[in-house]
Amino acid sequence: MPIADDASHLTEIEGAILSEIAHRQNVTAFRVRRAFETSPSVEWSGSAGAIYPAIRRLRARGLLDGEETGDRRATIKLTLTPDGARAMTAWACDPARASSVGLDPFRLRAGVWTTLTATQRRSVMEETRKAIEANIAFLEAYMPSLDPVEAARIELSLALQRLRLAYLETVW
Amino acid sequence: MPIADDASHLTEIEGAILSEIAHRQNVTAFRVRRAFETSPSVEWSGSAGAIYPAIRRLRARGLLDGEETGDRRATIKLTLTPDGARAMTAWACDPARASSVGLDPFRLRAGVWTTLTATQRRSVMEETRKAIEANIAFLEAYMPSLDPVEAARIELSLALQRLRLAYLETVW
DNA sequence: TTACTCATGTAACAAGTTACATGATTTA
DNA sequence: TAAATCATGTAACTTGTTACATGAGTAA
Repeated sequence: MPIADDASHLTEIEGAILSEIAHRQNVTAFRVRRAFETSPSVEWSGSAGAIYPAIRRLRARGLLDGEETGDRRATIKLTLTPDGARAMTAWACDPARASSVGLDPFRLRAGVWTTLTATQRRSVMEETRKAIEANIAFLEAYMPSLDPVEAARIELSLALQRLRLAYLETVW
Repeated sequence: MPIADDASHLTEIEGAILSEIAHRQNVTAFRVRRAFETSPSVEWSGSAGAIYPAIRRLRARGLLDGEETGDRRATIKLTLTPDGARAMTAWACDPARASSVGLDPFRLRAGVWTTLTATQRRSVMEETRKAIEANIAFLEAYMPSLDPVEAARIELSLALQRLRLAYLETVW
């Protein structure tokens, strides 16, 4: 997947990490983890085994600057370098990637549902509808407290979930 | 990610492979690759390095049965075992996974766009709009020739792309 | 002082990517 | 007969996952 001749190419998680560090200032790797773990719109686990190696790569490439605060837990505050800011903008402004439909677990399964018996199909669609409605309630409760970055993502998550509900009703 | 105490747990690509084999009959691994490579709604590369190991795993778990046709290219026709059919249905009928919003490259970037200058934002949104419209035209041209499984997925892809266009217009 | 949170990280593993290797069959 | 397609697969690499280890600061 890395495009060999584009030195500034970022993976999705690298782009997301840079954008998280860019719009808060002086964050630690731990804060980035927390943000991913708790965000209802960014579905990475926020696992240390992904975040710390990714940040090490970004620092090695000169896209992130780490400032050691002198405390005894070796806290490192991260900021974007000018190169990092450029790389993040290039990542965010790539229309080919922004327009790709991605991997959608609902879409993948909706295809399979057409091959089930009517009983099975009705059952899974009904249970999925309930799960989506619960998720919508969760997202709506999350909304008020948010910065613009997360708010835009949640708005789109909500729109996606409502689209799925509409699909379930038309196919019913 | 694998749930240790659920022996029938399938990854997304394993579920997709089983569903591809289930709704065509007697397909080869190569055919599955081709289907993934050419499908506009299933965004895996269809790389041999993913498909062949996954099929080996599924055969080892008794979910796929491979019948050697006696030809000299060692062609293997794959079919689902009863266990494989059950595992596929369980995978397709998991409401928790079906209702998750997944990883959406547009949604991730739309958050970042709120932090750009107005000029940058207008530019990326305009270019993304064009790319989405081109993709919609491609998906629509693809539609007529399809089986129900792929048709449902493409319908949802189209709905997603139209949703994104609507979002771009409201945020403009 | 006990428990929770903040903070950094590694180890073992899973599963994807590109690129390559090999050979049979079909079609122009 | 040359090129394209069908067919199986491996190798090296990247990057994600869970689970674990370690220790500092804070609040009950």
